[in-house]
Amino acid sequence: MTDRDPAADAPILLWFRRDFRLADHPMIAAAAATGRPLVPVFVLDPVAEGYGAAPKWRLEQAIAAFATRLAAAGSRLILRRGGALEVLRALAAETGAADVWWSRLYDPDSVARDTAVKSALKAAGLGAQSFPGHVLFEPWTVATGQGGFYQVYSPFWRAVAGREVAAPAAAPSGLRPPAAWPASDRVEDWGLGRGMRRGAGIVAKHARVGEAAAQDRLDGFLDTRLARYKAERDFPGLPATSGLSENLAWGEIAPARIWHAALRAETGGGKGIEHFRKELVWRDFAWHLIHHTPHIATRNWRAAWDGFPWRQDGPAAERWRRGMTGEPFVDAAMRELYVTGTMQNRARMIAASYLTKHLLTDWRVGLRWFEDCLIDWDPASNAMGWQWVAGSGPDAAPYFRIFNPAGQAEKFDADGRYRRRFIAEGQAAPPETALDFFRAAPRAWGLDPAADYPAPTIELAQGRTRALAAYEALRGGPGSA
DNA sequence: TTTTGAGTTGTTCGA
DNA sequence: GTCGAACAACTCAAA
Repeated sequence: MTDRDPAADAPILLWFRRDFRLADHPMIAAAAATGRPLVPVFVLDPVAEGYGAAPKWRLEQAIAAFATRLAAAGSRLILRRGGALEVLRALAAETGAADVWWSRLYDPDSVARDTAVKSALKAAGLGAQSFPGHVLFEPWTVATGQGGFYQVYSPFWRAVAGREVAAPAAAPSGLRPPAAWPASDRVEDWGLGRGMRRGAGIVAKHARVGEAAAQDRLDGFLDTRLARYKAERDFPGLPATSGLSENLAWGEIAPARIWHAALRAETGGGKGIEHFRKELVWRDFAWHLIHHTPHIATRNWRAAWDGFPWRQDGPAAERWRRGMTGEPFVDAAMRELYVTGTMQNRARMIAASYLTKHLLTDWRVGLRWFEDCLIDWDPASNAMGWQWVAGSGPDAAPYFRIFNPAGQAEKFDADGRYRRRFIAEGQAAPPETALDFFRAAPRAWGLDPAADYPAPTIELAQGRTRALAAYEALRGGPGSA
């Protein structure tokens, strides 16, 4: 397997990062096939330490569930904290491991780390090997006719829609343990949930953690909702989506498994039945983009936008974060985010459009908040989504596409079900989800469910006009504003 | 190299 | 109420 002759019976370190599953895992399948002892390890390194509050909390759940899963397979998950390279080298020395294997990630932080780790391990005489599995299609295997990368989704989809995806591999029945287990930290001692001042117990009610839960979600979705997915996915009040983003983000289910299961379920389905798979491929597209243009995570993807007069963080953005803009659809979305750690897809667009267009706020302000709140946080999708809404990104919405939250509410939440679910004010008997927001909100926010619902931050037509004027000025070129 | 068709998710206005 | 046009070109990807 390695490019040098490995010690035939030396352990392999399996370095897990965002791939907490045993099934459909190319690295694990290859490792199990060697017959060698395997030492699964997670390193709480600076990249993971830099996650937002909700992702860190969710990471703790993923680690705990995966450790249990490994234990059932006769193995363990060794936990260590520190620089990835230092930890891996130390563990190799302790266990006599000759190789370190991992699944590839493609975001700039991970790539920088993994590149350095790989070359240093090799220089130290260890084998270092990375595997696919995080995405359906390795980013460099999807190319335009000219050999470039895709910057528009539809041609990307057409390029991959008919491809063969390697069939999922079953989880190995067991993982061979090493002669002696190295010491491990306890995940509770890491305090990964400490940043969740909103009350982890509230978000926990909505999380579905681990491989088995992910599979249940997939089964339930295919049984009852796939057929209606295209029609109903736009209505945030309906349970129309799969909810799998949370599990995909942490690798608790393989995209290849979803792809194959959906493909099977599409047989005999009507027009638009492939729409779910199309959405799954959006996730691949985001990783494709972040691989080819890493600056998507931090800078305007189109440099022409560098002159746009974004407003920076301030009181208006703070109201947005707190779900107190006075715009019910936006506030419902922001409260859903805070209480559940996720947000329905259309709600994400509306909340993001409101921040970047009506409030003219830098998309990075929103990106950071989502990064702090989403238990399905994914660096690639988050960056692509924000830049798409702002207009600065690939295949972006045209500047004049400004969502009207009131109009959207009429269209997609006509009965007000979604707004009532998350906005307590004005309801005689608000649902738990709406009250949970007030239980979760920091005392410092000074919120009271009995208080009047806030007045709008900005009149919608005025916000729209102001945004159009700003975009018009940008189009006129730098200096013309 | 040039041409051609197309491009996730919207809103408003006037007929 | 419903419908089509305008909004603005521009870039991308393939032929």
